[in-house]
Amino acid sequence: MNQKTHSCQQKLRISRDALEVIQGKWRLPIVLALTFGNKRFGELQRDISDISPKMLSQELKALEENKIITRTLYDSMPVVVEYSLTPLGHSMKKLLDEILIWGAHFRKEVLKS
Amino acid sequence: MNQKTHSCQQKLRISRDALEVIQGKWRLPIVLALTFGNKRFGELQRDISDISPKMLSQELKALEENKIITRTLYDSMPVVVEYSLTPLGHSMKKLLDEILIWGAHFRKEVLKS
DNA sequence: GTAACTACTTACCATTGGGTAACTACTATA
DNA sequence: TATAGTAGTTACCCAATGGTAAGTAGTTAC
Repeated sequence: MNQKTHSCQQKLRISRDALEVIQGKWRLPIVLALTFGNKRFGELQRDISDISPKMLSQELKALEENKIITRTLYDSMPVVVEYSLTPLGHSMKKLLDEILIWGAHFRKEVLKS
Repeated sequence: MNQKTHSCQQKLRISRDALEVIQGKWRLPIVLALTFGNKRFGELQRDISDISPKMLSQELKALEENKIITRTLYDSMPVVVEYSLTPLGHSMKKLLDEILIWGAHFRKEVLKS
């Protein structure tokens, strides 16, 4: 096995680790929304307009487990919950930027709109 | 709706366009493998070791439809098919790089291995 | 007391994504 | 004649993904 093949294999392994975490219809959109500042459940639901509370709750939990976001409960009246990015979450900004850059490019080239 | 909210909405739309194309367990790995040079069906199958011929065939078709890869048939004996990146495919390199950088970071921080 | 807002949870259902195994069709080689 | 290599296709199945609708629990405003 030569250098190139070895490097290819290694990169494929890393990409699959990353993909497991960012897979799914909603995870990156949620992280993206949180790059605009900390938000509450209802705010996220309004921003990501067609996500259901079930999916939002489920995906927030998964992101929390993967240490990408933090859930903070403020014991005020009424009870308020705030979601924010962890340092690991913030470290996704460049990745998100590149997805947006490529997405805009793709839209222009293929979707033609 | 203020500037910030507007920008957030727009970025969310773009991210979802991009995600539709790169979603799934195999698409990015296939593109990544092809950044190492043009490859044939069997080579891809060997590189991405646990992909089945069904999934490889299916995902190659989807990538071709989205103008990310090109399928070239060489009418030699035996018949040889080569897959390569289009310019749009090549434009994903930065995105892939960032995924690899983040993936390595994530591995270090969370998977601890 | 009732409606509305906070943040969810639960039950149920349909679709899709992906896996396995076998099969096709053609050619070259032993 | 049989085996192996080219590049897939097809049928069948299961589990995960995601959607819908309704319910929960507490507080506040009318």
